[in-house]
Amino acid sequence: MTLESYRREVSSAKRADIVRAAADQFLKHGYQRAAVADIARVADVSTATLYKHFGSKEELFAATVEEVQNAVDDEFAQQPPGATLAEMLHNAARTYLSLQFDRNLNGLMRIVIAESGRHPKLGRRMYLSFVNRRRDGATAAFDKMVAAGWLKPHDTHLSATFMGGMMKEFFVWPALFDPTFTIPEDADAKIDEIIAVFLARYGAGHP
Amino acid sequence: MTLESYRREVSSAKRADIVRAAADQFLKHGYQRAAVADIARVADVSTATLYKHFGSKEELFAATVEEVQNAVDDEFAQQPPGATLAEMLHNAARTYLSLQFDRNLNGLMRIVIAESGRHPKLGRRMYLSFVNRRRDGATAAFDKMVAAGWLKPHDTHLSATFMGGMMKEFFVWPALFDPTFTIPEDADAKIDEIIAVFLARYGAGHP
Amino acid sequence: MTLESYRREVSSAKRADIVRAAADQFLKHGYQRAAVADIARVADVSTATLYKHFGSKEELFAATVEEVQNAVDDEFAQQPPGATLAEMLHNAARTYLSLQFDRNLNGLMRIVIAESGRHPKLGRRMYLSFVNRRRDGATAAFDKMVAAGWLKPHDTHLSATFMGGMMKEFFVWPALFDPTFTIPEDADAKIDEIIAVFLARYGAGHP
Amino acid sequence: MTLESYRREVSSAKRADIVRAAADQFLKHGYQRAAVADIARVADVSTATLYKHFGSKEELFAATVEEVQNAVDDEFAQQPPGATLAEMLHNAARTYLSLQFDRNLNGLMRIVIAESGRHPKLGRRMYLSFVNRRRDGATAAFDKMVAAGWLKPHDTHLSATFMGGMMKEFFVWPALFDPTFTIPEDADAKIDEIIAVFLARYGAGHP
DNA sequence: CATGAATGAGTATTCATTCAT
DNA sequence: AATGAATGAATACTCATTCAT
Repeated sequence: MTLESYRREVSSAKRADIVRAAADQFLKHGYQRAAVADIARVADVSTATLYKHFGSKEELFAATVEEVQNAVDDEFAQQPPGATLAEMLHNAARTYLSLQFDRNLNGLMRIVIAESGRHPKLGRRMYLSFVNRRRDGATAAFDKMVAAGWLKPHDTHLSATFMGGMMKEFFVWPALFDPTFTIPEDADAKIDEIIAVFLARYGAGHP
Repeated sequence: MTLESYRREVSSAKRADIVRAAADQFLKHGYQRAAVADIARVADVSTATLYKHFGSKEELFAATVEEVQNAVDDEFAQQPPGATLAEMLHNAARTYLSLQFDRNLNGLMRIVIAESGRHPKLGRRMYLSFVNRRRDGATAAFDKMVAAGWLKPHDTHLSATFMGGMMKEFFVWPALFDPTFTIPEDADAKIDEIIAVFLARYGAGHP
Repeated sequence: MTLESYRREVSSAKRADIVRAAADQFLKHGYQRAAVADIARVADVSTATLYKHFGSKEELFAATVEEVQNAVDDEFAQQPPGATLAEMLHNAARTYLSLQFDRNLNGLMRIVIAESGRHPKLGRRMYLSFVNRRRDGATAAFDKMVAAGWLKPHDTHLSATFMGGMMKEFFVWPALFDPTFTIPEDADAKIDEIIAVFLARYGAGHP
Repeated sequence: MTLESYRREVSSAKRADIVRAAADQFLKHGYQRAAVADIARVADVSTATLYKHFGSKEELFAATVEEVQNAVDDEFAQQPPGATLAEMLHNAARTYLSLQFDRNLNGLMRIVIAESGRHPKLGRRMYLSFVNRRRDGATAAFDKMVAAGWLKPHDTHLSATFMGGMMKEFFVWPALFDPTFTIPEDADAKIDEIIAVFLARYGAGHP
């Protein structure tokens, strides 16, 4: 038992090392040019061991993406609350930005988009996770705000779509085409602009 | 003279064949996995001839993208007019969709996004062409509508950004992650939804 | 331990095979026309394995040259002694010939000369090894002969240069331009001629 | 007649252009890497025209070498005379140097040596022309000096071989292995050294 | 269970030579 | 006679995956 559990522990530690190394290399070089041998070297593991854990490069890639997805989902769920309505919205937007840039979700998206021809399932899953699930989260949040009387009653799914489109237009599209793109200096101003537009239409008039 | 012009004609015909074949293969397999030899074979040309026309795979790719860009720019400029304001907006949105799907701009974007790490200039150029230039076009159109009294005076650049974000959220993002994604059945309904939202905020009240 | 040492042994055996095959092919076809794939085939090894051992064709070439250099240096150091002065000189000259022809140093020089435009470091290193180092060896030997009273006191570096020039003029130059050139029948006579000239000028008069 | 002769003239002018361009490219890039297309371009001629004049790259190369040989032979025959014996010898040595370096004979030799495996005839011819013929010239000159009483009667063929070996040892061997090698600053001193050695053995004692 | 050496199939690019005009 | 576009064969190098130890 003890031996077995020790082995399992070591094994899962190696697995985590591999996934970390894979994320590192995939983000640095893209799927195609990231060499399995390099990933193994960075993870300090032999290629054979890597293949024991993941049957193929594709599988390793899928696992890597999933890992990031889970981490991102967790982080997104733990948003700091805000005192006022505008503050809450601002905080949510900031969390979004931090995920996209600090956790390099923009980079990951670029790779998944690149490979979505060859990995259709992966692409669809990522879309669900990174676009739909978040929109659903926003919809639910907006519903609460409506119930609380902070927002006018309205089609919250539509307004969530709005918000998502606006945020992406400002902060994600440029990053997809330019990997050196970082959070712009006037990000807060832009976020406030977006929120102003949103509140002008859907706000209940309270501050 | 005749000889020279004959040669130029044949040569430019071959060039066009090559670009067509390149677009085909790049869209099918992505930049990395599209083999130069295959492109040459599809174009019914030897690889050496291909390399006479385009010094490298990168150059060929850039030429392919540029070709599509020019075609798209031309087509976008020739939009059908509309009788009413809503019709005009609807037509513009439809033109946008036709470009993205019928000319496979979504696919091209996917490839450029995939390669923008390795081809930063290409990525930036495409962003300017496909995102900024179109937004500027929309901004100018909205300005005219304001001048005509069809829209309220407002920040047209912002509203154009809005429209772009909304359209992409519905019609481009899903396509980036799923190459089989086609124009949805309810596209017109979605477009109308977007326009309704837009007019509710910026319309001058006329039909 | 055993596994590791086993691997090392196998690996170094393959390395040696590759170098042998490379020497063979380079000598047969020259650097440019020797195909890496052919070298691998002759060594009974895949090209990938070859590239594991040597990062590039250039590196393989440098290693091949170095290998021969080391072997030649060793062999040159173990010259048979001679009873008389003339015999000693004759033996030295014969060792020189044996290296140039039996170990195909003439052929190797031809290739390095051919590539010295593209591999300047290799060319310079080989010149130092195959021309300067040997001349220094001869200079030292002559100094001893002077000290022993067998040769007149004189500028031994100059006389060594002499000897080197004479030997090359007879035995190396023809080989550079004609790969089929072998040790001529009258080599001993020519060597004796050279020694006679040398002794007539620098000999102390003893037999 | 006139038309025909005109054509012949133009044709031979083009031939000369091609040979010039070929010499240029071969010296710059070596035989293998000199591209026929580049030679044609430099000569301002189509490749087809080039192939009309020379059936193959090899043929062109042979013609190029021959051309240089002829030019060198001519130049070597027109040596400036000298007042004293030492001066005559010095002048001859200087002519030798000028050919080797200024006309880039060292570079040409390097290429011929490189290709002598594939072009045995060319190699042998060049050896005859550049080594034997010159040695015969020197032998004849030395014979005259003996007849004039300036040199002791001796085996002039042998002494000519001596001189050739010495000169090459100092000025040609380094250049073969290092293309950037130029005439050294102390060339005159080295030449005088060689001549001193020569005269010490073969001089008749007159200044 | 872990290793890392070995592999074979693949890829972009070059170049001497030919041929329709 | 002259052109230059077209070719096919060749070449160095890479990488996901396996297997003997």
